[in-house]
Amino acid sequence: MVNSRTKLLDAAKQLVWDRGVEATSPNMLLARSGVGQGSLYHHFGTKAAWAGAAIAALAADLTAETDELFSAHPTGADRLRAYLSKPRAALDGCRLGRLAFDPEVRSNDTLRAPIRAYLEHLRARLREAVREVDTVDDVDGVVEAICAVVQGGYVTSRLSDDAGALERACGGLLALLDIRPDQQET
Amino acid sequence: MVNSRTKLLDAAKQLVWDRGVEATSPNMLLARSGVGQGSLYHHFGTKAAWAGAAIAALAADLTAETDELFSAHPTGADRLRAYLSKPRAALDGCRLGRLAFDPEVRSNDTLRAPIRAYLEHLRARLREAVREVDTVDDVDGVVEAICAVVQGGYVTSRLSDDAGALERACGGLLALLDIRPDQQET
DNA sequence: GTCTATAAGTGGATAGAC
DNA sequence: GTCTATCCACTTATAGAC
Repeated sequence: MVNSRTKLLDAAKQLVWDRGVEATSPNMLLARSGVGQGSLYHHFGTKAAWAGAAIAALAADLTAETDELFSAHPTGADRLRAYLSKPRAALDGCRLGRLAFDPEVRSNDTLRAPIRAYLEHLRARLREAVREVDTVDDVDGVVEAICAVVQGGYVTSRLSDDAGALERACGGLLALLDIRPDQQET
Repeated sequence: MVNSRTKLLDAAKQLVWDRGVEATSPNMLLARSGVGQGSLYHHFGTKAAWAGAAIAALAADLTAETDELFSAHPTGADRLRAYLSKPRAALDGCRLGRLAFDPEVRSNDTLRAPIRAYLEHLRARLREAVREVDTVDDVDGVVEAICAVVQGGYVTSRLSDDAGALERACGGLLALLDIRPDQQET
């Protein structure tokens, strides 16, 4: 059996992904984790404590997944293709990006820090890869466009209830980068 | 003097842009509008009523602004350049896009409808413009990428507290489209 | 560590006077 | 149309027993 702290953290990660911080209440966390109220306030003294732990854990997961994906491919073009073709749960939103407009995240630097750090890490990895693609002049612009297309794809998919929107956006960007979606570079 | 209904609607638009629906309370609306509680519940019977009116008004504003911008330019390339170079309050977020992950918007089709309609309208205008650009094969993909870069630029700007992120992302996409940021097409 | 009980404050709304 | 008073559920804890 898993301990209460682990159950709480797992439930908090799911809820923060699903609803954000502002819209998640301690009661929801108790219900989803199956843990008693006493245990919650024993392990995490405040809402910010468990929300912060959940965000930090989500950021660690995403960072690991990103590094794994980049390591699995040798060249910059391969890495960009892999990053932009990777299957994503478009309607669920990005675990971290969905928090951009959460008032409770916005007003608490401790909650925001892991998100900023992940985004910086992603930009750095993308920058290395984009630099290898000769056809690109505006490296920083293209890096930023890649981040934005993914984040924005989640947004437009959700708004139009169409998981395909994110895929099409990524495909469109790949085409503009002149990296074929499903084919190895020479 | 403006009437109470107008004051309420203006305040609701600001609050919905600023905080979303879930995180905005009737009390905040009273405080910002300067109107009494009785008037609020006279003009709008429920929270969904004023939130819906605010969203519909924001959507109407955005649609008008978009049409105005497109009308001001003759060719597809001009229109895309104008759309992607337009000054935006990156840190404030898109008035409608910021609602994509608001639980209260998500669970209420009446609130979502004007947002979906605006996005569809925007896609249609972009599609006309992109079709005029010969170098683009994947029209739908590029249309989707343009929507996503703008929406995602708002997200990454907010997350990194850097208004420049949105601008750089739009600039990067313009470069990939091979439309110069500040120069007329022949 | 976990439980139940309690509580101050807010959210969203209704009632009824003016 | 606008006001004040009131209401019940929920949020975010704290208290203290086990």
